[in-house]
Amino acid sequence: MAKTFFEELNNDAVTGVAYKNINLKKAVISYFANIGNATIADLCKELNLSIPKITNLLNDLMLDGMVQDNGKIDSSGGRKPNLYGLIPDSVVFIGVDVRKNYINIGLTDLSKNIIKISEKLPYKLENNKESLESLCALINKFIKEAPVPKEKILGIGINLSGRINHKSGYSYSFFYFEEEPLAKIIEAKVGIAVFLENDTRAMACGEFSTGGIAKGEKNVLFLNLDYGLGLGILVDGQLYYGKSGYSGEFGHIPIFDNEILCHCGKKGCLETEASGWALTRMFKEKLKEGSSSILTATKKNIDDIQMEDIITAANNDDVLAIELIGKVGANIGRGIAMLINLFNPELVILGGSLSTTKEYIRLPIKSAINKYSLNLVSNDTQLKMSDLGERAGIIGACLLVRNQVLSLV
Amino acid sequence: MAKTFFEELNNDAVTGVAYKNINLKKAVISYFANIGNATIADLCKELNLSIPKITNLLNDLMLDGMVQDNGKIDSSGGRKPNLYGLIPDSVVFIGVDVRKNYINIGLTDLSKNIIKISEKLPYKLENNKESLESLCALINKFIKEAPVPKEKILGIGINLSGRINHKSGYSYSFFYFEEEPLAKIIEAKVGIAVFLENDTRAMACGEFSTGGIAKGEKNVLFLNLDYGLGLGILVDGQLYYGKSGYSGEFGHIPIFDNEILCHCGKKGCLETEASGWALTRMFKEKLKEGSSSILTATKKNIDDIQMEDIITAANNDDVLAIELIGKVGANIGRGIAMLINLFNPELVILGGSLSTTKEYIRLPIKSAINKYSLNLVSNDTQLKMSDLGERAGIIGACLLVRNQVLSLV
DNA sequence: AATAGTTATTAATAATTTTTATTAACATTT
DNA sequence: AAATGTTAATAAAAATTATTAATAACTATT
Repeated sequence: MAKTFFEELNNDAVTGVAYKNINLKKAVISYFANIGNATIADLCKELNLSIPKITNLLNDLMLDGMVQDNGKIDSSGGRKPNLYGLIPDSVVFIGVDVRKNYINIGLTDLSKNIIKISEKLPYKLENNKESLESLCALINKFIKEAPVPKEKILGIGINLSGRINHKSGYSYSFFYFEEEPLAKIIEAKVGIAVFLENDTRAMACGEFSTGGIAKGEKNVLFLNLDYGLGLGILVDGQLYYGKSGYSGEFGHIPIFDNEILCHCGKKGCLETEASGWALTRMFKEKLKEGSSSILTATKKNIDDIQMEDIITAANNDDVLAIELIGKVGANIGRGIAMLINLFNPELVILGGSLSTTKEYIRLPIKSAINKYSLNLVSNDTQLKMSDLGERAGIIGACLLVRNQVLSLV
Repeated sequence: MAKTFFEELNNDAVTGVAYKNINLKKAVISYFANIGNATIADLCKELNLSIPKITNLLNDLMLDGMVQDNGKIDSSGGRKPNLYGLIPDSVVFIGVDVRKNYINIGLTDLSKNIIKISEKLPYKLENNKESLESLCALINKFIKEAPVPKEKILGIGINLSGRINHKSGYSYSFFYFEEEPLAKIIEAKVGIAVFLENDTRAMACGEFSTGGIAKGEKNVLFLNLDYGLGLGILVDGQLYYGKSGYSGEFGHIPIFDNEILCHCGKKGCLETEASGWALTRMFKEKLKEGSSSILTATKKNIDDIQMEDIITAANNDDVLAIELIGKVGANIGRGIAMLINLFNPELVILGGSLSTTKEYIRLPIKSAINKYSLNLVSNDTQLKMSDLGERAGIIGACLLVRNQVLSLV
């Protein structure tokens, strides 16, 4: 049986000129995916190929149903060129963002457009087989209800917190019950290729690729400000993994001289005073000390208060919430100042739940950066709030699958 | 006049197939330079080219005088293949390591072999024109005395501390007197292409490329433990620069809650308690408090004591020196633990003057790493002492010039 | 409106590269 | 020692790609 286009793309038995042509096709698709539509001349310049060669490749890709001719565009004089580009809905991808208390599932096309999205589906992430089963059930339900045929869905990207080996598909923090990698196990249950990724990294990827940042040598840090403190590192526009994919353990750098015990078992971690956990702890302490908040009315039991409640309170002008977010923000900012000194990035993006408090968290972070980092270095760095908010995870997951399946760079 | 091979290599007016051939030649040279000698079959596999094509490229490169046939090698049966490789001394490079109180100059061939080296030439690095003039004079003297004709010297790499833009050739911390970039100014005075680089980065590059680490996706941190604290970051085997080349400002991350004023103008920098400066300061304080050391005999005036003296003392079993190096080492180790959490590197190399105290500094660093970093992450990380010692700078400088001139990756 | 000037595409030709076949050089086995 | 098997290098043929020329489609100018 003849192989499909996508099987062919990742068929490493091919050699010689056929192999090179596959790579050229990938390069063309990458160009379209990352930079956008292009004329034959654009592609010639970019890929250093002749016009007939590019024409052939495009004709092939059009036969494959991946590329279309988008008609003529203006030129600065002379015959108008044809603009070619991907057919956005020729294939689609599913992104699953697994959170502590719910999941988000989305379906995007080739061009990162969201076709269908189901947010905040009730779900409890627990490290047992039932939780895994119900995750698969939710995904299967989503697939069944998706407005596209299953064959068009080329892959599913799943974001999990904790330690993930995105290459092997193993998850070590959750669902590590079997010999087989988790990705394969889920794949068997849903019938579509599955790729796992660490949640913060997926968010970083989504944020980066839609952030209107030109492709190229871009060094960006993404901070996932949630209960914990995640860091996604982009070097030259590529996600940085480190040796085994554990890079970015920002929350557990030893920076404080306190006696607060962190989840990781150590003391003095940044997360103990600069995270959603810290915020919740401080808030409860203050209430117990007698401080007042609009939450005292709604929450009878202080220990029931969640980070989300505090965020909501802050966004409703609760003074205590705002004050403590400022305090936590200052600590986070001190951590970010370190990162800036180390990475000299051009952009730092603040994302995650805490970033929904906007200026309440941004300003203390900004001033801590100014205070603690070298001016010469931090002058280069822009500080931006997340564009995508809650959706960064889904979009990142879809994007990473897309890149995997099409083996884009 | 016909262009020389090296002019041709960086001639971007060339297009089409000639352009591609230049790139293929670069790829072949890169292979030889980074991986070593190879047979035609090896190159075919690596570069995905046919045997005749590789044969042509090699013939060309042999005509250019860059490559030689090293004769036959054993095969696993059948006709023996010819082994091709670079002619090491076909061209050479000069590396200049500018230190505070002296300079090192070296001449290496294509294969990182040192042909001539002049270490610890008396020189005072001061930020004035006289100091620049005498630097150029020393370089010119070295060139004149070099055992190779000047035409064979393809470039000079100069390491300076402080902020360097290696692309533009500007130095902002030293010798920033003119509009023109410093590299061009020196180039005019010595008549050979000059490339500037930050000292720590050059050392990192030298250490990495000779460290017997396979080329590829290698993530390595190099620490320059000197008066200050430098950090060289290698991501996938490539030096990481950050947006404007200021990455790795490790010494000035805000980690301590002390009142010691750092050179950078801030307080609480890592360098204030974890560096050669800190060591010297602590040592003097201890002496003034009445502690004894073998240095008390040789140095009448406590304020005359230099870091080098303390290192020597430690290597001669001076108790106070060893004790303080341990203290400084623990602080450095805490900093490195952070780096490991962030970068998940596979290797951390300790270099610079302080690393010459070997186990005296390595052990406290190692135990601080164990104490402060996440085990899961730091398990991946090897801690190694510098291979090259004082010569890392020279070798790195030569290597970086080589890569520039031959535009290798 | 005709003409010159641009730019894109197609067709034809030339150059280049890969494939395939052949020869060469060796090792191991019978 | 001859035969067989393996790998390398070379040569010739086939396929592919780039270059050039020609044509088409358009703009701006006269």
